[in-house]
Amino acid sequence: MTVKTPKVGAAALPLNQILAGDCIEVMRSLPEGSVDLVFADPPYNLQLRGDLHRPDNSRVDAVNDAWDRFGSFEAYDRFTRDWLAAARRLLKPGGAIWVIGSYHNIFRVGVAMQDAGFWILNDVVWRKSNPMPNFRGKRLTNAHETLIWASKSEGAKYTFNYEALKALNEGVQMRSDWVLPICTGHERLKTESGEKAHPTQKPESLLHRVLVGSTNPGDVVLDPFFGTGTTGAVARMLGRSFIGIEREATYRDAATKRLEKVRPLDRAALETTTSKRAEPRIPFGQLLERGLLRPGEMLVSPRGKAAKVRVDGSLVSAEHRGSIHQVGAALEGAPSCNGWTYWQFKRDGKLIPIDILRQQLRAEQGQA
Amino acid sequence: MTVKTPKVGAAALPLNQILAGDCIEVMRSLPEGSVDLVFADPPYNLQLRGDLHRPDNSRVDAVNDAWDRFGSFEAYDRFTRDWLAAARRLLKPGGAIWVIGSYHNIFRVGVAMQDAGFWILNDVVWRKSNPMPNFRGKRLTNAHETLIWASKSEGAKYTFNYEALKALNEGVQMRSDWVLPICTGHERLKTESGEKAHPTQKPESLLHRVLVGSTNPGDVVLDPFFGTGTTGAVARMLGRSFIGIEREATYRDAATKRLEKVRPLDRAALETTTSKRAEPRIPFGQLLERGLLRPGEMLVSPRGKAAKVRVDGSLVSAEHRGSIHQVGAALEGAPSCNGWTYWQFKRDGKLIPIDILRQQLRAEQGQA
DNA sequence: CAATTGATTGAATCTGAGC
DNA sequence: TGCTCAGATTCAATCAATT
Repeated sequence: MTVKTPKVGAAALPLNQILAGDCIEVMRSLPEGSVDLVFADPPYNLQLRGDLHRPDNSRVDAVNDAWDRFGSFEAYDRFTRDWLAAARRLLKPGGAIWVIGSYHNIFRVGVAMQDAGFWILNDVVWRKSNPMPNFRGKRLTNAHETLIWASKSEGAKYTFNYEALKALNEGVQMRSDWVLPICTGHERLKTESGEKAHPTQKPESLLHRVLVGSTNPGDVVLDPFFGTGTTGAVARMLGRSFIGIEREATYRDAATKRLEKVRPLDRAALETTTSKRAEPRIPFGQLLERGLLRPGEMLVSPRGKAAKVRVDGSLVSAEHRGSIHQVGAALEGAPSCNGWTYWQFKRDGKLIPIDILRQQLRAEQGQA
Repeated sequence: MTVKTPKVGAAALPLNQILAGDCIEVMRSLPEGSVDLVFADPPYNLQLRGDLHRPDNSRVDAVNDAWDRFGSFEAYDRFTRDWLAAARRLLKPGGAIWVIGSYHNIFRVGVAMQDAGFWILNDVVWRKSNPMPNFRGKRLTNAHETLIWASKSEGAKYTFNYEALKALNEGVQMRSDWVLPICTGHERLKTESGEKAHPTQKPESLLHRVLVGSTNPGDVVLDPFFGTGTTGAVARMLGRSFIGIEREATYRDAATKRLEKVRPLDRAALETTTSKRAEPRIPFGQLLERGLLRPGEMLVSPRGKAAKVRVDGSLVSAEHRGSIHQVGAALEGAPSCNGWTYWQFKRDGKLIPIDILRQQLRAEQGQA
């Protein structure tokens, strides 16, 4: 794990490094379309409490002055638009971004993302199981933070490991609200004097879920507000590469030490439950070519309707002809139909789903 | 309960009425500084494309009403700024506003609120206990909506019934995430032909919590997007006055009928409708995210069979793969198996049931 | 009548490979 | 780029129907 000051215009990707400097400048120096995921935990120092400063650092006297408040929001918006644009440039066409924030900044971030062309996929609520209480009893306990997950643009591809997240959630699809504790205990980095090394260190459990769900092993994850390196630590553990950018030397030092201790998981542990979509496609006709079904044989629908298999793998029923999917959909009057799970064939007097035969072929071809 | 077309410039407050017309125009006709609370459920600007079907091929009855269609983000922003400005004018200096939305619009609403001078007090997450799933498995289940609670301006007073909400929450401070079911069953208003009277009727439990927490008996609550009148019904039940504004005659008619039937509920009934909380279910995968188990680690069955843990919380044994329950059942040749009590892990040479780890997490999350 | 099974439904930005 | 078409995909609740 090394800290580098990147050369402007460098073409090679500085993988698994912490880059020193302002994230906007550094991102502008990196090659376009080179990153699979951006995870960002931007600052939200709006400075609206107490002294208020304009972008030029002059002090604002009237805290209630609407124009000055707008001025301050405007500065934050400009900063947000700039780093988002630089990050978006770095994303591959099929890349995605996660940004985390609280009600102080997340609305401004969300608008900037939409205006920049990002396409929101979900907003996710990190529901803290152990938040700090509201000591004065003046408001609700601020018990959550919000993450926005977006693809690079409308209609763009993105990585979503649906089955892996479903497995993480004991077999039911993962929801947009995640219950996770805040970062405490031995996971929380401390300085030598025992103070917290970073004021808002995120829990590794949060990054685990983000990276398992929206990246694959070997992917490149960029964190422009690297802090003490939670993103890097989890990325490294999960066999992903990372690029961290951090302005503060003390955070970089803490992150560097932390990353040296991370042990990457072995490949077997990294494998996740895959979806059927990822499995090789088997044309229905192959069942005939391989002799698993005979041309002329009858298939039966769940409602007992029959169709005859022809040599080219098409079906003919009394009223319809076409693929196993088309005839199934026509018989059901449905917009679509998965013929594989719809049709059955007869063996020894029993009805067996044709999908069994597809699984046989897949198993054989998997060995080869 | 009457429906009136308000006179422009009318000085008297039309309490407990549903006003017909465009909410911006109507609000401009009402007297300045006259309302204690605004609750607004504006159009979400969903931007749905084609039809969506469930896996069983039934069609999802989506929101496709004209009132939810805007030409662009700019058009939506303009609409938002206009109704927010009109609403803010109506608020007393110590008044407050709640706005509910989803990721499609809530960021734009939040920015417009901040820019208009509202001071955000909390964002609140309505975690739906029974949301509609993501049928295509392409994203996370959209399981929550977001509410923004704001005072009229920075430093302004606002009503917050801390103790009442604490009592509603079984004696602990109310948090910013509320678990409540969506509006179904007999609470859901139907047309004579049995269709839903309004596509997005909000549950009374949600309004109950809002009004108990941020208004006092006798307060005036304005809802500029009244719909079928959930805000009015709960306000009436709780001894608050309301002003509803609604453009669509069919919604006004349904709301009028509904409001005629409202009787104040006894307190016990209210408590039960609002204190529904989900049992904390701990997915096995959370043990990995939390670092209590390490991906790649081996679990051991009572008979000494081993299985390896993967990053997504699934298990792999010599012959089986799946959840802790599935692999346990397969190894035992049993129809089902409680993996929590079946599997053990090794620490310091000793075998420990994984259920110990679940109890640890339950204890942490039970604090909430 | 109790218990079980089956149908219905909800603010949803919901496909993708191959030609 | 657009078109065609294979084929993958759901959770909790409420009701109705059946055993």
